[in-house]
Amino acid sequence: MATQPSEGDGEEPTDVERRNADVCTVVGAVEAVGSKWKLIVLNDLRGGEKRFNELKRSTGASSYTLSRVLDGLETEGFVENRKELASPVASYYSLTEKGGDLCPVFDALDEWGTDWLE
Amino acid sequence: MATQPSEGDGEEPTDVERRNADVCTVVGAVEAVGSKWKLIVLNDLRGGEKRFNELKRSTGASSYTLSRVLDGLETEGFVENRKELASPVASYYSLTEKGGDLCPVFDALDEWGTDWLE
DNA sequence: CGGCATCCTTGGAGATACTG
DNA sequence: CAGTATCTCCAAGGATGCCG
Repeated sequence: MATQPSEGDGEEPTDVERRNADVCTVVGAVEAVGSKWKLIVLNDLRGGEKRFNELKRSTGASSYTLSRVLDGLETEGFVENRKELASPVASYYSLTEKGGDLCPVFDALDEWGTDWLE
Repeated sequence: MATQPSEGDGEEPTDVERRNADVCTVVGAVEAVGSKWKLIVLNDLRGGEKRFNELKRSTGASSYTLSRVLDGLETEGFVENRKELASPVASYYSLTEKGGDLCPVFDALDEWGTDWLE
């Protein structure tokens, strides 16, 4: 999408528009999941379904934070929730397809981390 | 709270250590570069050397923010800075090897974004 | 041009306590 | 067990101004 000066407008599209046209996907992705906790939780769910307190323990997030992060991830379609209303309620979280498709990102991060973090 | 009556040695490593041992690389990577601006700036530098105000325009960060982000990235070894002390000072930023090795991450993000963000 | 210093607002996130 | 409700604290980050 070249920003062709199509109409007589003659107006350079300016920063914002250029940015949007320019770098949408990565920046979009970063803004969608570019928060520490979201990434950590998503990565943690690659192992498969987990329940709330499991996630809490393995990620180290507080109930409060975890709850909100999961909430966000769910409404954004990254994870889905399955509840078992048995005796003591049990709710399980897992990646949706959209969330699972982030795996390559985590693989890349993992590989990078292996090279540079130890 | 759980100062476990440890038998012998404090072998229970406590949450923090468990976490570190568990998920080091990805979480480490996320904690190293897992901030919105760092990711955006790094991604922006994939195109090659850029100067301060260029980055400012293309990323949309304020001088203040950009300055601090670049500062961090530089001391952490992700980018390097080259200054030309000519007339009006010009300083160029580019990825180091460490930073460049993050490209696969951005490629993955880009691909993901292409699939899910449009 | 590059980039600190300063002020100020916001929200991210921990600790704690409470409910279904 | 799985959350929600507060309260609080601090860092992130925008706006603005100044200066080499």
